[in-house]
Amino acid sequence: MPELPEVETIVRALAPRLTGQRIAGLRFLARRARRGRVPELRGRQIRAVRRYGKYILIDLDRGMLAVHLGMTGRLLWNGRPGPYTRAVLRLTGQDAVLFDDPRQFGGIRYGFAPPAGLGPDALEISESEFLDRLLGRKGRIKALLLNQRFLRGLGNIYTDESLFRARIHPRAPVGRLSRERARALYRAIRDVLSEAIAAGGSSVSDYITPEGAEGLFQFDHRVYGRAGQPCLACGTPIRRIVVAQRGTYYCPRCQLL
DNA sequence: TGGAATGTTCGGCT
DNA sequence: AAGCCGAACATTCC
Repeated sequence: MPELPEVETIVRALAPRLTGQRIAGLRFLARRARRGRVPELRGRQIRAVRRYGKYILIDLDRGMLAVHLGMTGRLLWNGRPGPYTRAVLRLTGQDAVLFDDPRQFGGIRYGFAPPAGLGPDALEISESEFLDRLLGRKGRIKALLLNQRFLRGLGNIYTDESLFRARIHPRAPVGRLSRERARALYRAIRDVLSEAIAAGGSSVSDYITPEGAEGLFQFDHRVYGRAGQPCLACGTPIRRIVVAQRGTYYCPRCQLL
């Protein structure tokens, strides 16, 4: 569910509330939610909350928590615990952050560095680095953009939206992209992600902000979830296919192979 | 009822 | 070796 814009929105909401606070306890209500060992955290101070790709990092005075929301995870500020509450981070005082996650694809781990092995952040990478990394890669462009070791932050929605804006077919072989197309893709990724953050993310099924608000970017989707509806650029019905084992939306006329 | 859903990871194959 | 595929994880909603 949450991709870079959703995670960024969550981080922006939580950072001012959590920074400087002390932890009263972190309790797991589902075994699966705890990934790896987590020491006793009572008394630790939260130094910062930041985004790392799709991860939410909570920097402590010693160590850090890395929260991944998987498909259906939510972080809720002072919410009421429910059947899908998998963890509760209590602060001294009465504030708490709930980790709700019906499907339990998400989880929380403790460590001293951000998760290893991920590529540059989709919003921080420079154009030249993006082009360099693309060079020599094989396979289909959509699979590459979804690969977090190549670039961190993009998921299914924003990959489709970026490819549409760059007029690139999701099945296009990376090696056959012209430099011009590759630059258009870089631009499209930046634009889509920035616009989505400004809109507070996309609420298509589960995503809400820590305060329970929905994002608005789903109303600006040009292809994602629009199968059969006319392309906003040319009127051709948007098509749904499967690429990299994910439902993929594109315009068969604007995005030629 | 089967299929699909915003994600990651692992094992096996080419 | 890189990339691809299917499966697994767990649950809800058509």
